[in-house]
Amino acid sequence: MTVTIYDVAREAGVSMATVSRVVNNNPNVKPQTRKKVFEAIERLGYRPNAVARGLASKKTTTVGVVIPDISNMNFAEVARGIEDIATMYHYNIILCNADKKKDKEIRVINTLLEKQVDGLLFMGGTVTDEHIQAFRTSSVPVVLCATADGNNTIPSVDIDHEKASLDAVKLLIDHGHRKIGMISGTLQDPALGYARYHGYKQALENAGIPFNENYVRVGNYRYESGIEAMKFFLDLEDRPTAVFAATDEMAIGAIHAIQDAGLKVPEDISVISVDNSRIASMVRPQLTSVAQPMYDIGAVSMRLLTKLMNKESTDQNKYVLPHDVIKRQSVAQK
Amino acid sequence: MTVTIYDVAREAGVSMATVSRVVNNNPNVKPQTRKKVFEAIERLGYRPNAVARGLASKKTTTVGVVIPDISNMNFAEVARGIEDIATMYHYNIILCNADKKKDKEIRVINTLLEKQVDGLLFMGGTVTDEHIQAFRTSSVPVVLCATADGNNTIPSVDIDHEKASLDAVKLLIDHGHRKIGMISGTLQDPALGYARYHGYKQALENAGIPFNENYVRVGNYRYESGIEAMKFFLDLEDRPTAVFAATDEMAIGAIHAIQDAGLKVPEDISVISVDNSRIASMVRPQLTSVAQPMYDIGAVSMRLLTKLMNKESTDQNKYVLPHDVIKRQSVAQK
DNA sequence: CTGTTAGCGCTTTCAT
DNA sequence: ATGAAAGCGCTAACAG
Repeated sequence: MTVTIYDVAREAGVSMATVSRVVNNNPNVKPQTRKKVFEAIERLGYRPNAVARGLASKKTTTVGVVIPDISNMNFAEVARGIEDIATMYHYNIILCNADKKKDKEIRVINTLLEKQVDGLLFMGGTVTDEHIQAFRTSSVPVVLCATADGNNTIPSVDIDHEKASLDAVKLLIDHGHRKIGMISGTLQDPALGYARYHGYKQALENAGIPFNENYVRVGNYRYESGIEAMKFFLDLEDRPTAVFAATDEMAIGAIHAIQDAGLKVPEDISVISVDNSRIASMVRPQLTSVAQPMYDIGAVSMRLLTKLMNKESTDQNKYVLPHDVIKRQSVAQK
Repeated sequence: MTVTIYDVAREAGVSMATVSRVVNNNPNVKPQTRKKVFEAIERLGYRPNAVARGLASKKTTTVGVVIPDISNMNFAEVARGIEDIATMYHYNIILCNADKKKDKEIRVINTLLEKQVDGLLFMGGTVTDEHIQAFRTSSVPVVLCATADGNNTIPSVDIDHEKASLDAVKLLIDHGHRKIGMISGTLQDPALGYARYHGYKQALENAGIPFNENYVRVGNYRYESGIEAMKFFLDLEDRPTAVFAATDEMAIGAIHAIQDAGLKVPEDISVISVDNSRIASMVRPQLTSVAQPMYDIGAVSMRLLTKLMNKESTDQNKYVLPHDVIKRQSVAQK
């Protein structure tokens, strides 16, 4: 039924070792022989069996990528960076979606390891002890991308989430705002939730602005929750003159809530966020937002992984990539 | 270095066959023996080698999914449908991104086949003869999802793209519009481009409305191209009173172009599109759009694939799932 | 219920 | 430049 290397060998009148050499581009084959073999391969429609190859060579030339949420544009962008570099170094990548569930993440990590990937890229989610445990049992290198573990025991590539939101809030402060609301993500989420919240507090503190509990609302990263949170702020007696949202979507929700209340952005209330996703330019006014280098995070982490897989030395264990605030139209002077 | 089934066998004082049985949940093992084996596994930190297993059993319990563009929300949704069903039937799925490039699609299909996946799901893109050729050489079943080949030789699950856009345009006509512009995708794209364009023409024809070349602009599915196209319409002497866009993003671009020109949606110009992506509710006015059951397309195609992999008979070769027009606020009576 | 024994399709020494 | 042969780690008859 299936054509094996042995069939090709017979067809070409050579040994299977020679066929293997041809398939693997080993130079020690007479051009004529090579030609014969290629013809036989063509005639028989031979397709190498990567599973057998992986078993024999103990290498699969594939790296596993666990992506926490396939429908999140940011992660998709990271994945693109990973892929481009992987292709460059002749690795296949297999993407496994973990659907934002921790147990699925663990399961997927193990599946990937069982599949004998040559390396593992863990994207996004929170890194718990259970994760660390799973990584420890791995005999192949692991790189965290767009996330990091608390103790930095595992190589990682990420941005400084706290600094990113600090910079966002600082821009508001620099525009004269002192009553600044925050629409946060869940504080249980270390990167997007807690770090951004903490950056917000830090920025206030740096400017000597007292923290006001009423100025913080927790959302779920989505548009609707941005609307809800903003409505709350709007109803406040002493409402904020500027709002910082942890994601673009929530920021857009906030903008619409403001507009629905008959107020204007940024004239009445300024809005800023972190993400700089494509939708940031798809609102009126266009959204000022902190850009994170998602593609680069993917690219750098894949490059790091190739070094690790090659047992090359790496200059660092933890890479922090710079972010950038993209000024558009949603922030104005107080 | 690595722990094998043989090590476990020795540790537990049984044969490797028994260990294999335990690992594979074969009932023919005395509970006591099973326990011994599990303990040995635990002690040694044994992890089954899926590659060796795949070679021996000629099954990998994984299906390959080629996704044309990982940053496209629609496909992400299809993937979710695929995954949920795959999990249900105990298949792992590995996602390979083809980056909207045909040659990469072909390459990825071959890689997946070399990796001995038990089945293949091809999502999205155009199906050319070259694809068909690659599928023919496959010894495992293939299902097309969210696309179909011209001759329906390959099992597929899709919606009726032409009918979807026909229904959208019909809604406009039913609201009294007769001057209807279309912002199309590239006409080279059979599903999203040509089919939607054709549906538009068909709807006009059904209503006895003459086709006007000036009322069709080709965009690239993106927001900016929606703006461009709409600006063109706005400059027309006899401009359309309604616009049908092939994607939500272009529709939103159109809405903003209309608003920037000092006109109102839907009072002055109605807008409708196909996609019903999350951003459809993230504009003012909210966008009326035709919903496609992306999740279901994924789920149904995966289910179909499981049947095919099991050599079960299937009632159909081509499944066409129903779409639904979601009425929001961007369409008004002429 | 358990063990023995062939392979699965390929890579990789080691000879020649 | 080529071939022979020994595995890679596991499953799947087949025996018992």
